[in-house]
Amino acid sequence: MSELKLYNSLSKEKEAFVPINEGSVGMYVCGPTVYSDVHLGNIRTFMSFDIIYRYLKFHGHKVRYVRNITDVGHLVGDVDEGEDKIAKRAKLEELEPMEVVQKYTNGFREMMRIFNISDPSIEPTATGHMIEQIEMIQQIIDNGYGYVQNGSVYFDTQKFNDDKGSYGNLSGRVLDELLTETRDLKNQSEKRNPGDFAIWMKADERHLMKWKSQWSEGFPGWHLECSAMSTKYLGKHFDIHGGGNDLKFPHHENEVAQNEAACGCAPAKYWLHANMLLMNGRKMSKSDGNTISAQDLFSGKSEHVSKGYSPMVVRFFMLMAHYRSTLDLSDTALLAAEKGYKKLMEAKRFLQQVNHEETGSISDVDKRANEMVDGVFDELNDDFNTPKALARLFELVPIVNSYKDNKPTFRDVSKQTIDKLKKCFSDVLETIMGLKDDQDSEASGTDALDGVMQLVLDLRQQARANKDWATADKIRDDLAAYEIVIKDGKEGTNWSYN
RNA sequence: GGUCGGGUGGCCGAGCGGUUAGGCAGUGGUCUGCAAAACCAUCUACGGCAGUUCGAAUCUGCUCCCGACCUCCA
Repeated sequence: MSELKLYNSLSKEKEAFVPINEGSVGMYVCGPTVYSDVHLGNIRTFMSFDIIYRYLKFHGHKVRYVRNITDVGHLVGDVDEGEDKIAKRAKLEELEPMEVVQKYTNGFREMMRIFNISDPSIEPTATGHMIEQIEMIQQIIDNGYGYVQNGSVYFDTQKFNDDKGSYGNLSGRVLDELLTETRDLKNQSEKRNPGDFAIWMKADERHLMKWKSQWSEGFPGWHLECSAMSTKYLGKHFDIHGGGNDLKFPHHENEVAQNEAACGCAPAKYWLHANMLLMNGRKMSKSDGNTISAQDLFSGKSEHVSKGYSPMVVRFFMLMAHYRSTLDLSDTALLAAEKGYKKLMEAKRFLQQVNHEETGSISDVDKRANEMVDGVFDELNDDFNTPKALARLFELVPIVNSYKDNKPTFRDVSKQTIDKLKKCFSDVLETIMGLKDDQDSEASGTDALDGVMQLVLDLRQQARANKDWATADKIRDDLAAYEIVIKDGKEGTNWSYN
């Protein structure tokens, strides 16, 4: 099997994945700011890193996965300069800031659960790490890369770049260009250079969330929490840092600078960036309202969709595109994903219950199936190429279905091949891609229903034997009203939920 | 304006120098009481213009569109 390669945003190349410490992997992913409901764009990013997390574990790595909750410190845009995003929301809803944080954190966790996105090993919050952040700021000052102005602390990008020459390496920015581009921001006059950024902000009286520090009563800068928390839980130098593409600059660039300035080394070996989810050809974003909520997607109550889609269909839809590509959400694309998802799940379901007797001989079909299964993992090893892996799986479906249809050629396959297919479908679909079978949950606890359905199907079979098509069709049509689909096959009739 | 990334068949989406991507939709067939499903076959492509090459969707140049970032953002 091929070795795992991943695309490193830092080198802009695919590199072989070699953990810093063999056997254990440290991974940090920038989590959500909990000031409103998560939307599908967030979900796609966390899903992408969930696949990566799952795949690393599948490879036998012990992974410590840290994904933070940002519950303070990000300033809002033009309108409410200097006001904390969470504090703003709190005033709006007349809630205590931490009440807002709790509400949307709960909502976020619930959504992660619905989409079957794994819990991280540690989910630290920014407010819970105020001491670490203040310590890191002091370290940056001590090392000569931070300066205090009127109770606020700024990062000296110019000095940092002169000494290390690395500011902008990750995002491809050039400091000199940034200087001329930077617009007028709050307290711009306090900075030595326009490219400098705040690592501690002095708060005014009406500011709701503030903490005491040696510089002033205030709050930490926008990029500091990730630097402090990744260092605390994963060390100064760890394997993977991930996040959305839109965080590359300034967030990740500044994070790198802060870590180097404080600890003297680059935080992450590999930087991974997930691309944006689009709708109407534009980035889905809660800031500008170009968004559809997950709830509306499930219920179908939105102008953007013709019907509701299950969370697993949405998950599958997202995995049909590579994590580094943009993905355009549309009703027709979701419809296609739904059909594809069902097709794959049906094949998986069949494999799980098939009882194959050993035939002994290894046929051409065996060889082909084996190559194709290996191919699935080759694709995943190639920077987690889920769309290609799924394509390989789809190519295996006709083999599975031919077996199901009792075609002699495919019945000749060996037991090893069937077992390998069985394992491949379950490993890839469930363990790695985290796709649950919608039918498992829908049909659970329905022993009685199974019995009733068997009876109904028996009666319908009798009708059919008597060529009483009217009765047979009535049963089929009436069951359709309950989303139950009847399929007449060679081996008898079976049923499933639509 | 600066930096970067895209434009692939009806739709979504891989590929990134020579090979069928794949899914959905369409078409023809097999099967079926009829359907559905399944199976087999099949039609639509690489924004435009030049160039490099035996050969380009894939490399180069120009050009036209679109997007992201530069400000909180996944």
